[in-house]
Amino acid sequence: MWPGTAFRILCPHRDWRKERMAGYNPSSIEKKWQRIWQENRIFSAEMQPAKPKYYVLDMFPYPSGEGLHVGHPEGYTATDIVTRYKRAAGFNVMHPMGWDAFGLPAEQYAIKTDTHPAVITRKNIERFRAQLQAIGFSYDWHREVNTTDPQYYRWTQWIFLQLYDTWYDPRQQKGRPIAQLAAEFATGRRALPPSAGNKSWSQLDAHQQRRVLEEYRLAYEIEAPVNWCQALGTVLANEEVIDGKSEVGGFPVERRPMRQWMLRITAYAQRLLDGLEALDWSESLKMMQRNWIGRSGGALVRFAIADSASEVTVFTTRPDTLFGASYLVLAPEHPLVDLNTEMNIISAAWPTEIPERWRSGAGSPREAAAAYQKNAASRSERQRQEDNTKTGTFTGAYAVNPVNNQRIPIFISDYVLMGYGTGAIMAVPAHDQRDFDFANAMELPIRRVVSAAADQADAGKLPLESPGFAVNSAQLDGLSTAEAKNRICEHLEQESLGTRQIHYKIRDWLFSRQRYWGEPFPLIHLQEGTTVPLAESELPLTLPEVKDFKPTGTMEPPLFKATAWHQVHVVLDGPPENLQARVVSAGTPGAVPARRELNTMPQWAGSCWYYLRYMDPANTRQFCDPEKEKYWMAGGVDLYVGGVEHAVLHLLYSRFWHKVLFDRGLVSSDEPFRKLVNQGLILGEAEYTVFALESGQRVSVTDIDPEFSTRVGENGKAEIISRHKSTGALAVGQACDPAMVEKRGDVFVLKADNNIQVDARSFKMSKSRGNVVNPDDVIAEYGADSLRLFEMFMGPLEQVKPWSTAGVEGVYRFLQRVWRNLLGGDDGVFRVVQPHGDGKWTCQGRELSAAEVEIALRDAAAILRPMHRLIRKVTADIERLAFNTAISAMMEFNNALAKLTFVPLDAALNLLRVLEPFAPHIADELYHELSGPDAAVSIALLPWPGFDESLCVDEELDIPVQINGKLAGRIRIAVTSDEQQVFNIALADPQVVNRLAQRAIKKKIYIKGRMINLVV
RNA sequence: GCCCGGGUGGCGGAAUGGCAGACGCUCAGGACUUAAAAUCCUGUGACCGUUUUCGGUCGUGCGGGUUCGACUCCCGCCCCGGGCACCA
Repeated sequence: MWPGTAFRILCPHRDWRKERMAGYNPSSIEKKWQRIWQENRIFSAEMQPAKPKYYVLDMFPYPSGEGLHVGHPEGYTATDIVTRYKRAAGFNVMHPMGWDAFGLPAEQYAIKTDTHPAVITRKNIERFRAQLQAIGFSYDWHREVNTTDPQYYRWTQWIFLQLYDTWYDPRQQKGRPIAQLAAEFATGRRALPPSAGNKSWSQLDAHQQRRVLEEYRLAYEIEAPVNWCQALGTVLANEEVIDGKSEVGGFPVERRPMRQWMLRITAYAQRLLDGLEALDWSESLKMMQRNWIGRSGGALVRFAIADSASEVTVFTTRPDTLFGASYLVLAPEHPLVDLNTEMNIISAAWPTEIPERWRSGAGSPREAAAAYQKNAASRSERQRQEDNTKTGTFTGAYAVNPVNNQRIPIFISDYVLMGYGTGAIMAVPAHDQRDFDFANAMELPIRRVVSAAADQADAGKLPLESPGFAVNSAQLDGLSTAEAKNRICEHLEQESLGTRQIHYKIRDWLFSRQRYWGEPFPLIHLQEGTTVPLAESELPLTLPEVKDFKPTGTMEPPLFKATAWHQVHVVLDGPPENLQARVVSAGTPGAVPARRELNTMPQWAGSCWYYLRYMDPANTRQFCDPEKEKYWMAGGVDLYVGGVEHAVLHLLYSRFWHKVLFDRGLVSSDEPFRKLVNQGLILGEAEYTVFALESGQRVSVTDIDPEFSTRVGENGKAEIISRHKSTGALAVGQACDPAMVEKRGDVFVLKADNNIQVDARSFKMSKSRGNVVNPDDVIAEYGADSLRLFEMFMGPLEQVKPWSTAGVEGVYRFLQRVWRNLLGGDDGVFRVVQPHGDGKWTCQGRELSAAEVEIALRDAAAILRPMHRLIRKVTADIERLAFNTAISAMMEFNNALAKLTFVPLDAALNLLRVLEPFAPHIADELYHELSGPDAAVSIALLPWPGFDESLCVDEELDIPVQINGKLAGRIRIAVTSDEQQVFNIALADPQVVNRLAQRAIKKKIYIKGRMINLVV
């Protein structure tokens, strides 16, 4: 095929790459510098109150068994560049790293291989750390944290106890100690909840008081339907369930009731929403959080049930359409239609004169409801959502529309969800697509109450969901939607028929898991049925060393099997609202038997606060020294970089915890992460895929179904498969050599047959596709500096971009050229020269001849301005995280150096100085080669170079002259020229004169130093 | 359906109202070499004319607008990526 390939195969022992790179050999220098940095603690940062701080944070990884992939170093390199730059620029920079090591994958692997998850975790962490260190990141490893270390999770448990001890006061809009709530109840300043009956605080016994307080704690226990995953043997948070399947593993998930710990994140919904405003985050990320919190403004409206004492409350965002509400719909799980309770409203018999369709073929409403509910329960959430056709059944009952006293039928339908609002809606078919569809299916009347035009009663096609003007709505007629909403809400509130209501979509956070590998809850269950927190002195509550950590197969968590661990005796002390348990031996006076909580915390717990522990990782008395917190967290983390997959989970949870800690006076800032950037996904190398039928006949990609799937082919490699559009025949895609492909118009086709269009795209890296790039391999072949450089050179940090091995070669060649420019290449000619003030220049100690000095002076003058421009460009680009253009600038500068005969020492050192954050090993090596014995231990210790703005512009410049906006010529002007002089030069230019062709100039435009435009 | 982001050479990308395509890859030609690799130099958006110097036209998804001047700003549309989605 290619001669080179053949030759390489014939001579397997000759490493051509090593031979050709003569001087630059990354593998021989990178380990050395990593060791020197480490030994000299170049990158450790201690608090220095007088010095400005800068806190750079990476989302710490989950140390999986797979090791790093090239996606990890992308964000880490970006933060490392900022870290090294900011440190050089005079900031006290903290840049820590740690491990988010609890969680399902390690445990699943542990079960499969019968190895303890702690062993697996330790091994994975060792591997990850070694991989990260091989890339030369400037982490302060003395601050390393590990969420599975008892000395770490002791404080996770401690923070959980703070949440348990906190209630949210809506009046002050902040979290407060639970004792203050008890005090307010005791003094009567705050009314007791309905669950207290009509008793006063002092009339309740201690047990009852505790029950009341539990309704307010931010951590609470509840029997609730949860997402149970049989395959994983655990429940999952809503966020961990995607399309009815577990996010980890893709196993089916079903709803089951279970006793669970919850965190009351809903109390902070408004604070979490408002806090977004001031954050320097991307708009799309803020939007994702806003959507997740899902605030909507509307009203609760009460509908009386006809011929009954009951009523039903609905939530609506369109109270202005109340006159058009022609029926109500309840979710199948709504308590008012629960046939097992007395209070259900379903009639025993069908009313007369109802459409046949409403009966759904059943003998009675109860029969119909029972059948419908059974069917709804058997369908998964996913099935219910996929099927948009409207079904339902009539309850036989009627409600009364409070504004016009109209009797309206009440239906049950699964298009209303019990989990949102009140689980009941007023249906306005004229102005809601779903209600419209249902009304059509059930032959219900549709009454317009909004018109798109103020002067027309029936403008706009139904269903009209957009705002307009009220019609057929009595006193609201003519009002705009916004005004009508206000007016009707006033009316409802006056008449006690309803209230304005802000509703949030966000649910409370399901905080327990039935797994072994997580933080144990610091909680004790007493035999009488109440729960008591452990005293702080009992922490950390460590996981029992068990042999059998597998799921029990039932809904009991694995810790159930650690009998000796969970069967304990405790003594209690403290006031009722602050009762605490200490574990004692069975014979201790006052000891009562009790059981530990068997659930563990979810993986998100440890990552909710790790950024705080970094500031004081070894503190045994506090989760973090307040002085250190105040210093490092002033204004929040200065730069936080991580994947967008954490947009709503980790980032919302940790903001929530942070706000609670802030309310309790434990941290000084209200928001943890001031500036946040998501790095874009790195895809596999671009591929061309050509499809062929089983007969071998090639088919154009336009002729097959665009929904591809993959399978493992006979050769064990992943193949893309699809179906032929017209015949349905199997079409198999195979990678084809780029040389076989050419571009025709907007598409790629085979050179051999232009009728066959091929698929051109990059795929997400995956094992099955076999396109995963391992950073270790890249380092082995090109070195860590090239890996770092290419990760940044590919394109903007936040963008999705495909990997390219040829691109790595490109940056590798750049580093080789830098090496050769500064130390000489194959020719061995050393070109760096140094002036000595007395007109003498030396090159490696040798004094230059007069003729050479002349050349050196000319070279120094030629490179001076580009050097200042380089420093300015790299500085500005790092500040705006535009690393790809900073690297381009360095390449340009290096190309300019290559054209010189002699390289002035300061130009060389300044290049190395700005290169250091990007490619620190080669920078340090070359710096030491050029600097001699007086050199600093590391180039990283040198200050960031400054630049002179006046030396960033050339004395003369070429500017274009346009005529009517079209290029007509270019002229050379002095940078000092004024407008008149510039026009004189332009109008004297023969090319311009020629193009003007004696036309009269109507207008002359000069943009200083940029261009001229002559309008004729 | 709704909400964000994006669309520029063969490819990754640069330019945020002022010379479109910096820088890198790819490819082609040349130098060095017995030869190849590496390295260095030159060229590389499309089309047209001269076919050498050089000159011209078009060109940033499509259509319109604002402006002396638009990849950039405004209006409408198409396509791609991401998020949300029976959320009342």
